[in-house]
This record gives sequence, structure tokens and C-alpha cells, in this order.
Amino acid sequence: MGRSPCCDKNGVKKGPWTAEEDQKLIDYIRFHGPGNWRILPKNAGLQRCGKSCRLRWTNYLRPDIKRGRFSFEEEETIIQLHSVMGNKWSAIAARLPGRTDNEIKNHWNTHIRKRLIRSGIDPVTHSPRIDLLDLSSLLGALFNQPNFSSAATHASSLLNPDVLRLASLLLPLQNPNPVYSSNLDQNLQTPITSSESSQPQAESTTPTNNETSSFELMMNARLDDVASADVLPPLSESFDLDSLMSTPMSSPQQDSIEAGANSSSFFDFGFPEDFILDDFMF
DNA sequence: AAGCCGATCAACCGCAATGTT
DNA sequence: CAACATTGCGGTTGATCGGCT
Repeated sequence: MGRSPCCDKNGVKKGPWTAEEDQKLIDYIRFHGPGNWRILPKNAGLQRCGKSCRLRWTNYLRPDIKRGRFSFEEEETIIQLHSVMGNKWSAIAARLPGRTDNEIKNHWNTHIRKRLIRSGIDPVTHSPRIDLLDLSSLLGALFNQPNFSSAATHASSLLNPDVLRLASLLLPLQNPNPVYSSNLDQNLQTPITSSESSQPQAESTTPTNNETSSFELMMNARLDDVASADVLPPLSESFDLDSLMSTPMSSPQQDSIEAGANSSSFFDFGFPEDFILDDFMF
């Protein structure tokens, strides 16, 4: 059993195509059409497998391919389509005349993806991403304000209640301690085993999937600790710590489709008119 | 000038889906 | 309906190039 190889490995050339090979393929398809890709190279006098010929034709030699840089409009279209379709490059390419799936995929991975990350957008979910480290810095600054009560009032109208409650878990509201927030960054990266207490560990190692980060343990512990606090509204039922704890490299595309693109409400917030953002910046 | 390194993209690989016998 | 063949697709690799030291 087993799959038959797409081509006989012996005597079949691989690697970059020469101009001569390209011309042979173009000439053959012009006169005969691609037909059966498996027998095409033999008929066209090419020492290539059919698969290689098909790829060369569809990704490079086809006359309707548009070469050159992607326009801004094309990039925006790709981003929009990707937010709905995910990595369905062929489906995206079908909506971009003259562009191949391979070209779009490459452009996404080398340009658009990086641009989105730089802009604070998760390229997988297309949702704004506030990195936990940034969050700790922001909240640390917030809760170390001299006029903390005023800041907290502003914050309660500024942030999603779930974020604010999260802050209450991360930072001791009763007794603000600058050292605590300065250690937080380190804590976020320090895994400890469940047998250990919620005491932050000094050394920083890379967490693994099987380890529980101190941050997570701390979160769980403090959820209980502050359960009776009435400073902040309770976490909504839809709040999902796991979604905050990680941004998956790949996510079920169906989820994003059903949830709708850019539908994350976790970080939804608006600025009150009298709010001065600079007051909260370092 | 030479070596290193990151970015880019053509091409390959393996698997899934679809078509054919 | 099963077995096999073909095509399509997405992830990955590796050659090449340009910038930097």
C-alpha cells in the first residue's frame, strides 16, 4: 500500500527553474493546455515532476499573475479576509485577482503579520493584544498614583470591569507597595509547581505547558482572597482567564468566524471626557 | 573585502480532498 | 464501494540578496 510518489525521484530535476525550462512549460501549455500534470513533463520534454510543473505554472508562469508590490488596498483586503477565513490562502487568493495563494501567504508571513504585531494586533485573532507585561506596567503606574482613589475612579470608567478586577488581584489595593509591582514582571515569567506557595520565586525560567506559572497560581489564590472585596464588580461569567494567559499561535478558525472578527470585548474601553491619559504615564 | 545575519520568496513536502476506475 | 490517481492546499525549507559590522 502507501501513496505512490508524485514522481520518480530518479532523473527528476529539483530546485530553481531555468529560463529554458520555463519556456518549454509555457510553450507546451499554450498549445496543449496543462491536461494531466503527471504526464505533462514527459510530453513537454522537462526533467521535472508534474507537481513541480503545476506549481511553477500556477505560482509564477501563469499569464494573469500580477507581479510586484502589494498595494495598500490589497493588504487591507488580505487582513479583512484573513480575519474571517484564517489561513485559507487559496480562498483569499480567489478574491484577489492576479495574486496567488503562495504569494499572499509569503506576504502575510513576512510583512503583514509583523506589521500587525507591531501595531498591537494579534495576527491570529485580529484582536488588540495587551501583553501581560504591558498590563502590569500600566496597572503598576495606575495604582502607585499619589491620588490613587481618583485614579481608581477614572480607571473604573476607563477599563473593562474584568480588567480592573484582574488588577485588584495583581496589585494589593489595601496596601500599595511599589516593590510588588516592580517584581510583577518577573513573577509573570516564573513557573512554580503547585506544591509551592504563591510566594514569588526569584529565578526566572521559561514556563512549559505542563507547569503552572506563578502568575496563574497567584491569580487563583487571590481570586479567593479578594472574593469578598466589594471595591470592584464581580468577574463576568464570560471572563476566561485562559484566554488572557495565552495567545495561541493557531486557533480554531471556526471560532473566530462564529465570534466575529475583532469581537473581543475584553479590552473594550472608552475615555471619559475629563480623563487625562498623561496622568497615568511614566 | 569578508563574514554574518535577517528578510524575502520560490520551491518542496506531506497530507487531505476529490475524481476516476 | 474500495482502491488508486490526481489535484489542491498549507506549512516549511533553503537559496539568494542586501545591509551591517
